[in-house]
Amino acid sequence: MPTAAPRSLPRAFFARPADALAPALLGHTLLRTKPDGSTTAGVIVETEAYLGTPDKAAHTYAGHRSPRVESMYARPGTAYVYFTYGMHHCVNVSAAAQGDPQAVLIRALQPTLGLDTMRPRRPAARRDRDLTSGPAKLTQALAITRDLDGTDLTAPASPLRLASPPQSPPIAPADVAVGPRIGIDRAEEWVHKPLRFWLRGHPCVSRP
DNA sequence: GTGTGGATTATCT
DNA sequence: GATAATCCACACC
Repeated sequence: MPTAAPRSLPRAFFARPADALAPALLGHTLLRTKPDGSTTAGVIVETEAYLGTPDKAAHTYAGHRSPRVESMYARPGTAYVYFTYGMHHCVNVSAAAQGDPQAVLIRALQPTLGLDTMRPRRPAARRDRDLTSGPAKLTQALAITRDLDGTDLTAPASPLRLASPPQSPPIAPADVAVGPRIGIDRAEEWVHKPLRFWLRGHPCVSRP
Protein backbone atom coordinates (compact mmCIF):
# COMPACT_ATOMS: atom_id res chain seq x y z
CA MET A 1 0.00 0.00 0.00
CA PRO A 2 1.19 3.51 -0.65
CA THR A 3 1.78 5.48 2.49
CA ALA A 4 -0.32 8.46 3.43
CA ALA A 5 2.80 10.63 3.40
CA PRO A 6 2.38 13.73 1.26
CA ARG A 7 4.64 13.90 -1.75
CA SER A 8 7.06 16.78 -2.04
CA LEU A 9 6.50 19.26 -4.82
CA PRO A 10 9.17 19.06 -7.53
CA ARG A 11 11.52 21.90 -8.37
CA ALA A 12 9.76 22.55 -11.68
CA PHE A 13 6.57 23.43 -9.84
CA PHE A 14 8.23 26.58 -8.47
CA ALA A 15 9.91 27.65 -11.72
CA ARG A 16 7.31 30.20 -12.81
CA PRO A 17 6.66 33.87 -12.11
CA ALA A 18 5.58 34.63 -8.55
CA ASP A 19 2.14 35.85 -9.62
CA ALA A 20 1.55 32.44 -11.24
CA LEU A 21 3.06 30.45 -8.38
CA ALA A 22 1.14 32.28 -5.62
CA PRO A 23 -2.34 31.03 -6.57
CA ALA A 24 -0.94 27.59 -7.48
CA LEU A 25 0.35 27.11 -3.93
CA LEU A 26 -3.15 27.38 -2.45
CA GLY A 27 -4.29 23.97 -1.24
CA HIS A 28 -0.76 22.60 -0.84
CA THR A 29 0.75 21.79 2.53
CA LEU A 30 3.64 23.35 4.42
CA LEU A 31 5.30 20.80 6.72
CA ARG A 32 7.73 21.55 9.52
CA THR A 33 9.74 18.78 11.16
CA LYS A 34 11.97 19.55 14.12
CA PRO A 35 15.05 17.54 15.13
CA ASP A 36 13.06 16.19 18.09
CA GLY A 37 10.72 14.55 15.58
CA SER A 38 7.74 16.81 16.19
CA THR A 39 5.82 17.68 13.05
CA THR A 40 3.44 20.56 12.43
CA ALA A 41 1.72 21.35 9.17
CA GLY A 42 -1.05 23.27 7.50
CA VAL A 43 -2.74 23.82 4.16
CA ILE A 44 -1.91 27.09 2.43
CA VAL A 45 -5.00 29.30 2.19
CA GLU A 46 -3.48 32.74 1.48
CA THR A 47 -0.40 33.95 -0.44
CA GLU A 48 1.12 37.08 -1.93
CA ALA A 49 3.39 37.46 -4.95
CA TYR A 50 6.48 39.68 -4.89
CA LEU A 51 7.79 40.17 -8.39
CA GLY A 52 11.36 41.16 -7.66
CA THR A 53 13.36 43.79 -9.52
CA PRO A 54 10.43 45.87 -10.91
CA ASP A 55 8.26 45.51 -7.78
CA LYS A 56 8.54 48.56 -5.53
CA ALA A 57 7.10 46.58 -2.61
CA ALA A 58 9.63 43.74 -2.88
CA HIS A 59 12.76 43.47 -0.77
CA THR A 60 14.65 42.98 -4.04
CA TYR A 61 13.29 46.06 -5.82
CA ALA A 62 15.77 47.51 -8.30
CA GLY A 63 17.98 44.48 -7.92
CA HIS A 64 18.77 45.09 -4.27
CA ARG A 65 20.96 42.26 -3.06
CA SER A 66 22.29 41.59 0.45
CA PRO A 67 22.83 38.58 2.70
CA ARG A 68 19.34 39.06 4.13
CA VAL A 69 17.57 38.63 0.75
CA GLU A 70 19.99 36.20 -0.86
CA SER A 71 17.44 33.37 -0.76
CA MET A 72 15.17 35.30 -3.10
CA TYR A 73 17.90 34.90 -5.73
CA ALA A 74 18.29 31.19 -5.06
CA ARG A 75 16.90 28.39 -7.19
CA PRO A 76 13.11 28.09 -7.14
CA GLY A 77 11.69 26.20 -4.19
CA THR A 78 14.04 27.78 -1.62
CA ALA A 79 12.73 29.21 1.66
CA TYR A 80 13.24 32.93 2.23
CA VAL A 81 12.69 33.67 5.93
CA TYR A 82 13.03 37.25 7.12
CA PHE A 83 12.67 39.00 10.46
CA THR A 84 10.66 42.20 10.83
CA TYR A 85 9.08 44.58 13.36
CA GLY A 86 11.65 43.54 15.89
CA MET A 87 9.80 40.35 16.74
CA HIS A 88 8.23 38.59 13.77
CA HIS A 89 9.37 36.15 11.12
CA CYS A 90 7.72 35.63 7.73
CA VAL A 91 8.29 32.78 5.29
CA ASN A 92 8.41 32.97 1.51
CA VAL A 93 9.02 30.54 -1.33
CA SER A 94 11.46 31.61 -4.03
CA ALA A 95 9.94 31.54 -7.50
CA ALA A 96 10.95 31.95 -11.14
CA ALA A 97 14.54 31.15 -12.15
CA GLN A 98 17.70 31.22 -10.07
CA GLY A 99 19.01 34.80 -10.18
CA ASP A 100 15.52 36.27 -10.70
CA PRO A 101 14.57 37.43 -7.17
CA GLN A 102 10.85 36.72 -7.08
CA ALA A 103 9.07 35.09 -4.13
CA VAL A 104 5.69 34.17 -2.72
CA LEU A 105 4.83 35.13 0.87
CA ILE A 106 2.82 32.48 2.70
CA ARG A 107 0.27 34.51 4.66
CA ALA A 108 -2.06 31.94 6.21
CA LEU A 109 -2.58 28.22 6.73
CA GLN A 110 -5.34 25.96 7.86
CA PRO A 111 -3.62 23.99 10.65
CA THR A 112 -3.84 20.26 9.94
CA LEU A 113 -1.09 18.47 11.85
CA GLY A 114 0.43 18.92 15.30
CA LEU A 115 -2.14 21.33 16.71
CA ASP A 116 -1.21 20.25 20.23
CA THR A 117 2.35 21.32 19.47
CA MET A 118 1.23 24.65 18.04
CA ARG A 119 -1.05 25.73 20.88
CA PRO A 120 1.63 26.42 23.51
CA ARG A 121 3.60 28.37 20.88
CA ARG A 122 0.56 30.58 20.25
CA PRO A 123 -0.86 31.40 23.68
CA ALA A 124 -2.91 34.30 22.31
CA ALA A 125 -4.82 32.04 19.91
CA ARG A 126 -8.22 31.47 21.46
CA ARG A 127 -9.48 29.34 18.58
CA ASP A 128 -7.58 26.85 16.45
CA ARG A 129 -8.24 28.94 13.35
CA ASP A 130 -6.17 31.71 15.00
CA LEU A 131 -3.09 29.49 15.25
CA THR A 132 -1.92 30.20 11.70
CA SER A 133 -4.18 32.99 10.32
CA GLY A 134 -1.39 35.44 9.52
CA PRO A 135 2.18 35.46 8.16
CA ALA A 136 3.83 35.89 11.58
CA LYS A 137 1.30 33.71 13.37
CA LEU A 138 2.10 30.72 11.19
CA THR A 139 5.85 31.06 11.68
CA GLN A 140 5.27 31.05 15.44
CA ALA A 141 2.99 28.02 15.27
CA LEU A 142 5.41 26.06 13.07
CA ALA A 143 8.57 27.33 14.82
CA ILE A 144 10.00 28.85 11.66
CA THR A 145 12.92 31.19 12.29
CA ARG A 146 15.79 32.62 10.32
CA ASP A 147 17.86 29.47 10.75
CA LEU A 148 15.53 27.90 8.15
CA ASP A 149 16.34 30.60 5.61
CA GLY A 150 17.72 28.91 2.49
CA THR A 151 16.06 25.56 3.17
CA ASP A 152 15.31 23.46 0.08
CA LEU A 153 11.53 23.09 0.25
CA THR A 154 11.51 20.29 -2.33
CA ALA A 155 13.64 17.79 -0.40
CA PRO A 156 11.68 15.12 1.50
CA ALA A 157 14.20 15.22 4.38
CA SER A 158 14.14 19.01 4.83
CA PRO A 159 13.02 20.45 8.17
CA LEU A 160 10.66 22.63 6.15
CA ARG A 161 9.06 21.45 2.95
CA LEU A 162 6.07 21.81 0.68
CA ALA A 163 3.93 18.87 -0.26
CA SER A 164 0.78 17.89 -2.03
CA PRO A 165 -1.53 15.80 0.14
CA PRO A 166 -2.80 12.61 -1.52
CA GLN A 167 -6.29 12.95 -2.91
CA SER A 168 -6.31 16.69 -2.34
CA PRO A 169 -9.33 18.09 -4.12
CA PRO A 170 -8.29 20.53 -6.84
CA ILE A 171 -8.79 24.21 -6.18
CA ALA A 172 -11.24 25.67 -8.67
CA PRO A 173 -10.33 29.10 -10.03
CA ALA A 174 -13.72 30.33 -8.82
CA ASP A 175 -12.67 29.53 -5.24
CA VAL A 176 -9.62 31.82 -5.47
CA ALA A 177 -10.15 35.46 -4.54
CA VAL A 178 -7.67 38.13 -5.67
CA GLY A 179 -6.90 41.56 -4.26
CA PRO A 180 -4.17 44.04 -3.33
CA ARG A 181 -1.42 43.00 -0.95
CA ILE A 182 -1.70 43.65 2.77
CA GLY A 183 0.51 46.19 4.50
CA ILE A 184 1.82 47.74 1.29
CA ASP A 185 1.15 51.48 1.28
CA ARG A 186 4.21 53.24 -0.13
CA ALA A 187 5.01 51.40 -3.30
CA GLU A 188 3.14 53.74 -5.66
CA GLU A 189 1.45 51.85 -8.50
CA TRP A 190 2.41 48.54 -6.86
CA VAL A 191 0.13 49.23 -3.90
CA HIS A 192 -3.02 48.33 -5.80
CA LYS A 193 -1.89 45.49 -8.05
CA PRO A 194 -3.90 42.29 -7.49
CA LEU A 195 -1.09 40.12 -6.12
CA ARG A 196 -2.78 38.64 -3.04
CA PHE A 197 -4.56 35.31 -3.45
CA TRP A 198 -6.74 33.49 -0.93
CA LEU A 199 -9.41 30.81 -0.71
CA ARG A 200 -12.67 32.68 -0.80
CA GLY A 201 -14.48 32.62 2.52
CA HIS A 202 -11.93 30.44 4.28
CA PRO A 203 -11.97 31.07 8.07
CA CYS A 204 -8.17 30.94 8.38
CA VAL A 205 -7.24 33.81 6.04
CA SER A 206 -5.65 36.81 7.75
CA ARG A 207 -8.35 39.21 6.50
CA PRO A 208 -11.64 38.64 4.67
C1' DG B 1 27.95 56.34 14.36
C1' DT B 2 23.05 57.69 14.35
C1' DG B 3 18.27 57.64 12.71
C1' DT B 4 14.39 55.55 10.53
C1' DG B 5 10.91 52.45 9.25
C1' DG B 6 8.98 48.17 8.39
C1' DA B 7 5.46 42.08 3.62
C1' DT B 8 2.91 42.25 12.09
C1' DT B 9 0.40 41.12 16.20
C1' DA B 10 -1.87 41.67 20.70
C1' DT B 11 -4.14 44.56 23.55
C1' DC B 12 -6.14 48.11 24.65
C1' DT B 13 -10.45 52.03 23.75
C1' DG C 1 -8.89 52.53 15.49
C1' DA C 2 -4.59 53.40 17.98
C1' DT C 3 -0.46 52.02 19.80
C1' DA C 4 3.33 49.45 21.99
C1' DA C 5 6.55 45.82 21.52
C1' DT C 6 11.42 45.46 19.76
C1' DC C 7 15.36 44.17 16.10
C1' DC C 8 17.79 44.67 11.99
C1' DA C 9 19.03 46.44 7.54
C1' DC C 10 19.91 50.26 5.36
C1' DA C 11 20.54 55.35 4.31
C1' DC C 12 23.00 59.08 5.37
C1' DC C 13 25.90 61.72 7.87
